[in-house]
This record gives sequence, C-alpha cells and structure tokens, in this order.
Amino acid sequence: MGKDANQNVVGIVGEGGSDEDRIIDWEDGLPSGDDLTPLSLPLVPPALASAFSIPPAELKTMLEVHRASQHTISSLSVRRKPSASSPLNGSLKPLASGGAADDGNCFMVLEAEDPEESPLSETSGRLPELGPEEAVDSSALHGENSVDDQRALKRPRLVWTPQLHKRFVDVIAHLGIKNAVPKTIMQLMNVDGLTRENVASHLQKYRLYLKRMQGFSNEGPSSSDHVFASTTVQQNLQELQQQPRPPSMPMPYNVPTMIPMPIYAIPHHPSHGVVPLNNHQGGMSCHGFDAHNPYGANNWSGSRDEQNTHEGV
DNA sequence: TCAGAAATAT
DNA sequence: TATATTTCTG
Repeated sequence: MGKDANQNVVGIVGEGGSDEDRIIDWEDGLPSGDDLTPLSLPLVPPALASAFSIPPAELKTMLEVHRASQHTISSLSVRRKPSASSPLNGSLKPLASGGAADDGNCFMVLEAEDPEESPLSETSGRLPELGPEEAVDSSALHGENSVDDQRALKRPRLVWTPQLHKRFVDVIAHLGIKNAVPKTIMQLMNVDGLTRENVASHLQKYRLYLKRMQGFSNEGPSSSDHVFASTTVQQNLQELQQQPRPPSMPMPYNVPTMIPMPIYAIPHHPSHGVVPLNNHQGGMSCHGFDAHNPYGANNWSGSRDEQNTHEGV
C-alpha cells in the first residue's frame, strides 16, 4: 500500500504533534498501492510515449526490479538500523530472487516482539543458525537471564496475511488435501522464512476449519465464520468430503457454494512490526511459484483492500 | 525425521 | 477469545 509504504519514511520525519498531523494529512493524500504502477512496467504507457516521440522505456526484468528493491531496502536498513525506537527493525525483508513478488501481493508479516531482539536475519529472512556455543543451554550459564535468552531466541510471530493464506490454500488445492503435508506445502509455497512449523500449525487450523465446514453443509456457516468466498477452499472441502469417513461423522448432503474462510487480521500499526515493501506492506517474499503450480502468483487476489472486504476477524 | 494433536503463549 | 508457537506422541 502506498500509504503504508510511506510509514517508513514518516517514521524518520520530525516529531511532535503538529508535525504528526501534517504527516497524517500528507499520508491521506498518497495513492494506494493499487494506484501505483508496478516497477516492472514502464511508467509511460507505450501509446503515450510514441505520441510524444519518447523512446520506449526499457522493460525491467524481475531480477532487475528485485535488485533495485534490495538496494533500496538495504540502504534504508543502514540508515535506520541504529534506531532502538524503531518498531520496524527486524522485519524489513528484501524481495527474494526469482521474483513472483511483482504483483506486490506476495508477502508475509512478522511481528517482532522486540525490535532489537528479533532474531531474523535481515538479508535472508531466516533465523540465524545457532553455533555450537549459542546452542549450549544458556540457563546453566546465565542463571536468571535464561528466560530473556529464551525469549530472544523465539521465532517472531508470523501473521498469515490473506495473500499468504491464499498461496497456502492454492498449494493445498494443487497437491490435493490427501497429499498436503507441512513439508511439501512449505516447499511449494516457496516463501522465504516460512518454516515447516508455521505451515503445520496453519494446516492444523485449516483442517479444523474444513471439518467445521463439513458440519455446516446442511445449515450453512455460522455467523462466527467470517465470509471469504474461495473456490479453491471449496475444492479442498469437496475433496475432503470424498475421503472415507468414520461412521460417526455424518456425511453432509451438499456442499455450500460459498465457503466462508476466516482471514486473519493484518496489523497496521507500526508497533506490530509491519513493514511496507514494494508499495504493499509486505515483509517477506515468495518466489518461483509459477513453476510449481497452475495457481500462480498472478492468480492471487489483486489488492489487499479487496481482500479486506472479506476480512472480519 | 516427520506429521499431527494437544498444550501453551501472546 | 483467536491465533500462532511449542511440545509431545506415534
């Protein structure tokens, strides 16, 4: 989002109430991410360029766009890193190579518990590996600091954005619910920093959701399930319903045409560590998706605002 | 080593 | 209370 994308900049600009008000006003006037031309496209449309005898802009490859964004991000990181007050530290992630991220929707958000303690590597988006010394039980070495040490080693909380969740669902649809196991899903999702544990946890919840939906097939969804229509989810549900079922579990008579899908709220406040990237609020990147499945990144829903219309948790 | 479920934390 | 992480079990 254009608005979010500028919070990084806003954070550096002055302090004090009046300045903040001006900044908010200024932010409100900014275009949204959907209004902006992707970096991979020429800013001047070809027709307009030819009308004014402007030589056509050289099209940028995704690799070039990626490199440029990495350069921008790394320079921002260098400028801002020392700031202990910055809530955004530890979440800034470059686009990964291979770039399916040009649609701006391929991201996930990490909530840093403490900006200074976030263990994520800025360059890789992965947890740094422990060396033999760090792997030693710190409680034996540091006594009362052990709790803090353990907290520092904790993985930052992953927020499953609608886009990330959609990729998850698409991969399951591609694999089939039977073959959808955490490791395979993780590999096909191909999202930097996403762990098997993240996927396993989300899969657990997703299965519970599907199971719950089976129960709703007669009477429709409950109001507590916030509506997010997805034919992919329906596909997964139908497949699930074709599985052999224990006699105790009643087979639903029909499948609802619109499956409500709970979508998890995206924190917008800077204190959540949400980092805008590439004119959307992304943190981490995903890549290489098109090569793996027919539900490529282009199939992801266009804008977060569009997603938010279904978002209600 | 992995998947899945349950417990726990935020 | 909802959601994510961690731990435990097979």
